[in-house]
Amino acid sequence: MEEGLISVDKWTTVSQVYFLTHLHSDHTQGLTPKWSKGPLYCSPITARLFPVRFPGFDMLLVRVLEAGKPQTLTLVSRSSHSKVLVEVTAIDARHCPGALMYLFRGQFGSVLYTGDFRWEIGDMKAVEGKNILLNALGDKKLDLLYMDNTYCNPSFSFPPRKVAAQQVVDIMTSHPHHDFVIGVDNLGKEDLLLHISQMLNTKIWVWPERLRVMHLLGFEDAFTTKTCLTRVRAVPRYSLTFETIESLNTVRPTIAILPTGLPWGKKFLDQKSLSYSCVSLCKEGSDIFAETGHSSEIFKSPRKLHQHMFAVSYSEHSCFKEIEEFLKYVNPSRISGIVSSAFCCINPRHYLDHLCKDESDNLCCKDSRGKLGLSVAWKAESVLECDKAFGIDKQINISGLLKGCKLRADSPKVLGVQRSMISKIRRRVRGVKIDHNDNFY
DNA sequence: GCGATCAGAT
DNA sequence: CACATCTGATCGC
Repeated sequence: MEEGLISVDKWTTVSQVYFLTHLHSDHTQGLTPKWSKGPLYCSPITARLFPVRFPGFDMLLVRVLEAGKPQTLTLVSRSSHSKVLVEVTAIDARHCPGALMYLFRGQFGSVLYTGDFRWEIGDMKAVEGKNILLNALGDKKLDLLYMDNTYCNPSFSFPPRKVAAQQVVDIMTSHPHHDFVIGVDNLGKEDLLLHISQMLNTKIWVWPERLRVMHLLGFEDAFTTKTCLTRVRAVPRYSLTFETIESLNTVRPTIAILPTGLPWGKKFLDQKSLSYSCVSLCKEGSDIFAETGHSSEIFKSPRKLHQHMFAVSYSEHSCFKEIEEFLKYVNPSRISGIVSSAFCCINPRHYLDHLCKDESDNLCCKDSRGKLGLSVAWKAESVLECDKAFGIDKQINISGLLKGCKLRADSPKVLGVQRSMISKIRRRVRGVKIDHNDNFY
């Protein structure tokens, strides 16, 4: 497809139409109340929440797309001035409220941009999404997949959100005299809070802005801004630190809960491996949770991060198995990760470079746009090497994942690259201007 | 001084 | 080693 027609979660470049997957801030960088570069497509829920995030935004620019209802857009080629027909189909991404994936089809072929997504195995809404996707594709293959690769590493395995939500409730019922604070973002994890509210038959405190969001989402009854009504409070995630929880405990016994797919607190990690020192911390907390009967694997159980703080693997991103399953379904010709982080596209040699320094330079180089990245597609051998590097004992066959696929590793990663450089690049790789001149390896 | 962007933090 | 977010510094007007 030619340049300048479609942008997804990318707001600073010139395009004819723009697509927003969801309202998390890392997908709206460059989008402001005064933004007016062109029509903006999003889900009905995103459109409803839009004025909260961008007060005064010209809502005439916003076009609502319903999941599963394909729409044909007529764009104009900037070079030949001829019409370019693009069919777009939105699919529920099962991430936060209103999150969509977009499938684009046209003469250029078919391109799917997942945005952030969690397709749990057995989740009927995800099955529905798969059917929409496969129906739209017909007998054509998917040419290019831009995929949420946040947890695209076999190290990550977490339970369905329902199970994780129950783990949180279990922590609460086993501490009947404690207050609780749960770290959440401006959007997302509502189902967790609703589950807690129902199981404990209590309202949940949220901050005023968040209450507005809850009301716009249709959750009228479960939330309150009156502290006296409840011992369960949802607080901004960034506000939860060891310091704040310790300080809360000088007033009354309080337990903090971090719902996250991520492994940390960073101070608990063994620097050299993802098979962490966290194991020992789990043991400390595991007695309490033995009765949950869930897997003892690290990510499947609550982890005690601190005397008064637990992390529970409630994730709005797909874990590795789910990504694997997803890839089997869509069977793309090419893949490009949309998240650059050490866990997903990590250079398999990150933890092995002391063993192969002489070769390491070959693996990290600039691509044609000057971005740092791996210029070689992962081969099955290097994936297996990655397993070893991560200390994974089980033979997980992920080489099949890459069969027929070339994975472009956007990851800047390691091997002497400065951290500041990594964060710069991470910011840059979010969002995409759909463009066939993009280079894939 | 203001908004936009960036760096650095949790 | 940072899910998404905030704060504070800096830049351009």
